[in-house]
Amino acid sequence: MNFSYSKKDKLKSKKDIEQLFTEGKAVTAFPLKLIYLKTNFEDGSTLKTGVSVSKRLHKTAVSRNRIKRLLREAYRLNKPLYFNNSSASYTFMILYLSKEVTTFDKLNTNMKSLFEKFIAKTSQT
RNA sequence: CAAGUAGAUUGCCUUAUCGAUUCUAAAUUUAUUUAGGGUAGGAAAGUCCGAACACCAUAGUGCAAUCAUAGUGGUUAACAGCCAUCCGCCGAAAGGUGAGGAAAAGUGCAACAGAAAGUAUGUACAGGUAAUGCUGUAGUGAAACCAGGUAAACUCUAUGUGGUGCAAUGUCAUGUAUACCAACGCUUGAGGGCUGCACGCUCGAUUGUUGGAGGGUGGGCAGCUAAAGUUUGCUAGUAAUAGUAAACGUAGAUAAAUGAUAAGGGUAGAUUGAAUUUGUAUUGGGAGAAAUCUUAAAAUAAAUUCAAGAUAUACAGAAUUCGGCUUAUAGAUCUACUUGACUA
Repeated sequence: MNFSYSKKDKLKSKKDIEQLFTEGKAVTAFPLKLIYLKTNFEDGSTLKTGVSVSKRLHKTAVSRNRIKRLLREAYRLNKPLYFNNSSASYTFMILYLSKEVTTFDKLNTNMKSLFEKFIAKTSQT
């Protein structure tokens, strides 16, 4: 696995998203929240990930876009460090909960702590 | 040079690394790789007007209702836009601004003052009558009765107006239900449609209305970006705009691409330092009877130049497409004009 984040790795199907929100479990590491669900994909990809920022917290489209881009970037760069060896396949949805507009450095460290928490939790059960 | 008025342009750049999306070409392993190219705005925003386009409805007549527009002329595919101009108001001017049709068709409203702002008639004086605010004058007020104001009140006049919006719509795949239960109705017309009403027309048992219970879809492709197109020149016109020639070929995502990081630079810049010029008052020297003039020193204020420089670098993200309007916007640049001052 490499640093790429192409169309195949994105969570796009409405069905999958609805299923994720109704059946999925959550891990929070403020200001990020990860909702995950174990799924098998027909096209052979292991992870499908979406990113979301609430319209209530960030009113202008510019700031929402900015945060989503940072989230995608942080996910893209950290993904191979944590999930390269895992064989299980998941759908992810990463939510941004804070009202502040962050920088990339902060978000990067947040993302790392989020994934550590997630791995700790899944390896326990 | 100062103060102002109107309008136009621009809306940070470069390099490196890692990515996203789309187009073209090649290769094969047919969904991947390689190479090359494109990839957000002046408002993409608000969704306020006007259209294109699509579907639905539509034999028709009359009346009503709703909404919009409102000096005059022009312009445009169209408009509530734009241009020109008349009139009113504001400004010293350049300019700005106007919801600028109708008040003798009717209804309503009118601060203060006043008895009363119209189913009213008080006070004083005068006149008059069988009798009475019956008549006149005074007083209040912008206005006191066959009068006026107000239509950013109803209203009237003229003109126009079918509805829904790309989540339209078509198509492929999956699925399929005119299923099931209850009540009412069935050619002697239940019930529906034609914008609200009336007339009139029309569909109508091959399955109506109401309620219950239950199932499915929400995925792909097309629509989708070449267009009332952009830039420049010339011609016509006061102008909006029109005609013509040349060049250009300009995002297409769908839980939402157009980015992230690092380094360097640009622009603005509170402030600090240095230099120069000018002004101010002080002190010392010189000239002079004095007023004053001149020169030097350090101080202070302003302007210009150079250097350093914290910090700032806006508003804002396409979603079918155009024409407008409205609102947001750090900083920079340019043009025309008005008034005032100074110099030649």
